[in-house]
Amino acid sequence: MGDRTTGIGHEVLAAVLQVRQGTLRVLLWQRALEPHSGRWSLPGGALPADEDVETSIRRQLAEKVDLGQVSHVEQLAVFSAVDRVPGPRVIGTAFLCLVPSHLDPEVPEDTSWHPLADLPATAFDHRAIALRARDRLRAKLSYTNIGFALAPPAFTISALRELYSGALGYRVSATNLQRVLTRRGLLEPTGSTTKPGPAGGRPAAQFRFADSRMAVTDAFAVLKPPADQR
Amino acid sequence: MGDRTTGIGHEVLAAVLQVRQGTLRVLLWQRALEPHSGRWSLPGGALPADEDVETSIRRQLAEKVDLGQVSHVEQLAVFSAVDRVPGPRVIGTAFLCLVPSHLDPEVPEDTSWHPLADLPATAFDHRAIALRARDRLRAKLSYTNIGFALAPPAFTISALRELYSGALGYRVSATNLQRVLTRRGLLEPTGSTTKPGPAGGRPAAQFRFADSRMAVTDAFAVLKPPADQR
DNA sequence: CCAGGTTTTCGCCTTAGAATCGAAAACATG
DNA sequence: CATGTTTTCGATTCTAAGGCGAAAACCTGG
Repeated sequence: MGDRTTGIGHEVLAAVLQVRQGTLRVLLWQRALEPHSGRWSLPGGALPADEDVETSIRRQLAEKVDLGQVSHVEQLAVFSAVDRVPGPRVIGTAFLCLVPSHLDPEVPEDTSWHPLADLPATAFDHRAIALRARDRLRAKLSYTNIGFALAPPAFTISALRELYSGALGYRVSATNLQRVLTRRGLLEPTGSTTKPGPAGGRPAAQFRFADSRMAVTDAFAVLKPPADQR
Repeated sequence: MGDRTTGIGHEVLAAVLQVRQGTLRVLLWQRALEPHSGRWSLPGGALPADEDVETSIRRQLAEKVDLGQVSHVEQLAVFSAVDRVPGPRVIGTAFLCLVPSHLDPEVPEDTSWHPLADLPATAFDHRAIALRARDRLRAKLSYTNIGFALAPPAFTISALRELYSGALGYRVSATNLQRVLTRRGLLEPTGSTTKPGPAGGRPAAQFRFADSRMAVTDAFAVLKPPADQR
């Protein structure tokens, strides 16, 4: 503690996820330089001396990849295998970042969105990081309102259903989704409705998330405190 | 990435939790040197160049604090505020570690177990780390079998109930606890029973956890895939 | 204006899992 | 053997989610 620590580098990495065209995707850029030239990697970079990891990843995302509209950022895990990158040792702190589905942020030439179900050849341990981010998102979708970070400010139940289906990787019922979220008090109607598409159909009511802060809906899903202590 | 990263120190810290005398406690040692002399802090130390963070925290725990019997170790979070420790900057990776309740490991003179509900003056950001560890444990008790790491190899339902009550901070029903864990297939009877105490009573059956690997019992508690896709 | 098609919405019923309660079982002691 | 104590088990209630189908609200084409 008081001892001098060793000279290990530190970087921050972002797994930026978004549901695009019905599938969950991650933003990757293609490396131009060795090592691992041509492979795909997560955005991020070295941690400056005057920033904590969260400040740093937010700044680097906003600057480099032109994402002012990241709706959620949370720490994922530390990746610290000694040989995770060639050359001098670098420890990486990875983040899960989310972008609402209605945005199409401008990204540099050498970046693109890749489906998490079918990742290309990735550099270093970035594949494992991206998959870990996906798993975290999927788990949290069920017991938090993290869905707000994937959705536009207002949306129909059908649209929300597609988002959840895309992120989770399986069909979810619109009926049940609405009932579950409503019961939790997370969903509230905006009052307005959308016009039906060219094929007709009943106009859909618009909803929004009641509170756009991340909230754990049921911290203790199973062993709840007794009724009189709640 | 290829760039030289800055010379930031890195340490690993352990929040070692155990249920003792019915309450959840954390192992702290009292600092003898400045800064923060006299205050209580978490065990840990600098990360060597040739170890990943998990290997390092395991070794340091086993060596320094004489805990060969830590039953569970998992990454908690990175604490990276620039001024989290005085002097040269140090980033800390914190771990949640658990010790089964039947063990009383030998610990150095200047360490002792403190209830998380009533922590003494702590050094640096160690109080926040310890509380975060507590919260993580509590959340996981409800949707994983992490309880195995708090319990002896064999135990009665009453003993397990006390463990859960101590860790969660509220009374849980022995009946319900048994049924929930049994339904999940986590609990199996050993066959043997304990002798009643001096006050008499029916002898209690002994149980063990069916599988002592950490398992998430219901990853998606709420929005499950449809029955035919499970 | 009406028939047929499409999408959304709502209500009802079923299922799953957990909380609560109380009685019975199995021991001790005096 | 009566009484007290602790554990165990079953029955019932409660809460929340899943599944299904009908009704509502719009479209288009004849």
